[in-house]
Amino acid sequence: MNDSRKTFKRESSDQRQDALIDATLSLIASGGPEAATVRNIAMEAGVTPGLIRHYFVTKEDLIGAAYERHMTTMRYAAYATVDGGLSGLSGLISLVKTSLAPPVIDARSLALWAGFIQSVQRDKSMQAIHEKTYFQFRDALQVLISETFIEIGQPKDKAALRRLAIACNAVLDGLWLEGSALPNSFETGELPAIGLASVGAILGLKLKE
Amino acid sequence: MNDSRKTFKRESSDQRQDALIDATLSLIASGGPEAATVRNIAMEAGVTPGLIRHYFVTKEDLIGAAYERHMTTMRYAAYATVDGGLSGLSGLISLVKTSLAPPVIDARSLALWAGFIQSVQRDKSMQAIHEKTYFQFRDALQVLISETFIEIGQPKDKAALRRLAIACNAVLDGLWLEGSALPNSFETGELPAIGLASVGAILGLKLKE
DNA sequence: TCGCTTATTATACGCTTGTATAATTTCATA
DNA sequence: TATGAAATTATACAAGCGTATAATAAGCGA
Repeated sequence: MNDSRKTFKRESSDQRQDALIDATLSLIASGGPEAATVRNIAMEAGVTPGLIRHYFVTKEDLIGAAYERHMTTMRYAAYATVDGGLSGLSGLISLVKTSLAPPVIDARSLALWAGFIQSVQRDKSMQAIHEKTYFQFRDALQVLISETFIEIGQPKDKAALRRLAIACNAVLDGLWLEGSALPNSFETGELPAIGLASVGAILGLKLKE
Repeated sequence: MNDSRKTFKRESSDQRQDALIDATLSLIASGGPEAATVRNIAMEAGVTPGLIRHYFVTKEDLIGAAYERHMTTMRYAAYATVDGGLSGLSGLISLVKTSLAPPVIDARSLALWAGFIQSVQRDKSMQAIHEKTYFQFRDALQVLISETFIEIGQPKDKAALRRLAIACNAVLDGLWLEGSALPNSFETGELPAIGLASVGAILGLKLKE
């Protein structure tokens, strides 16, 4: 009698959770948190709403899982270039250029990032993730800076390196923000150029492309 | 028969709008955009939900007004010491120091800002507000930078000033972000010191406290 | 091939949402 | 003190929300 019941394929728990998280991230990115309703998420993931509750006790749990994954994977994108084997000055240059161009600079990920930042205030586990990812990136940056000064025979002490890493990280964060929020207000290549010049000035070095 | 109808006092249009905006900001700061429902806002402001529609055509309009006011408040706070009559180098130093200390550095301000940013790319009017307030701040910064170079007899052309303003704005944004999100990770006075050193390095000047 | 587990769908429920509109109360003005 | 404009409250409504639970189908192991 009921011919129209949806056919489906059973998937592994991991695959389905990933698909639901993907759908959630996509919706928040393009429509903000309000767009991430259980029905929209389910439709985007190609399943029915009830399935969400089978994998996540509450919708908030799904949102939290989505933020967590976005934050941990987004940082990787930025220093993927460094993992490629570059170190010191060449690694630093590569990191700056990568951080300030697509796909890291991305209007869609701005809403995700802002949503995460706000959830940090209320959710202790999110705060832990925030600290972890922030320091991971800043420490990696500090290593590159340290290596750079060793390369040119002018090693710096830890306190100085800390200050420089905080400053350079701020430049990258700030430029990323400006570029992602107002992508049409900057010419192609302008942000990487400004980033290289600024980081170079802060470190007292010439950073050329 | 209906004894329980709420008594009220007629207020000026400005006062009521301010109260509604205050309530909106308070709710977004503590509970995110989702917490800013018309009923919550009305309760927080001590009125009934219908009144919101009397002052704002749509809820989005109220959110937009709240966004604009928050950004204006932050800009005034950052420029509080500059507006006293400072210009050029002394204004620049003052701006950096004020921007990177309380009350501009503030977890609540960050939460509010993040709450609004989430809807910037979805909502055109929010995007317009973002653009407007961003350029207000950056342009004022560019004026200070321009004055500084004129003071020392080395005026810069517009393209150079633009790049320097973008870079210095990024430093301030980034440090403000880091300080507001992780207040316990920086010693008192550390961020202003780093800010002065970094802005000074970018401009090729010595900025001392 | 048959059962059994469970992943998945389907349906229902109560609550909240934003908005529209009608009914009241306030207060300045005459 | 009476009048009228409009600020404010009250009520209603349809749509959408998250969640709970029952029914179904898929696919693995025997």
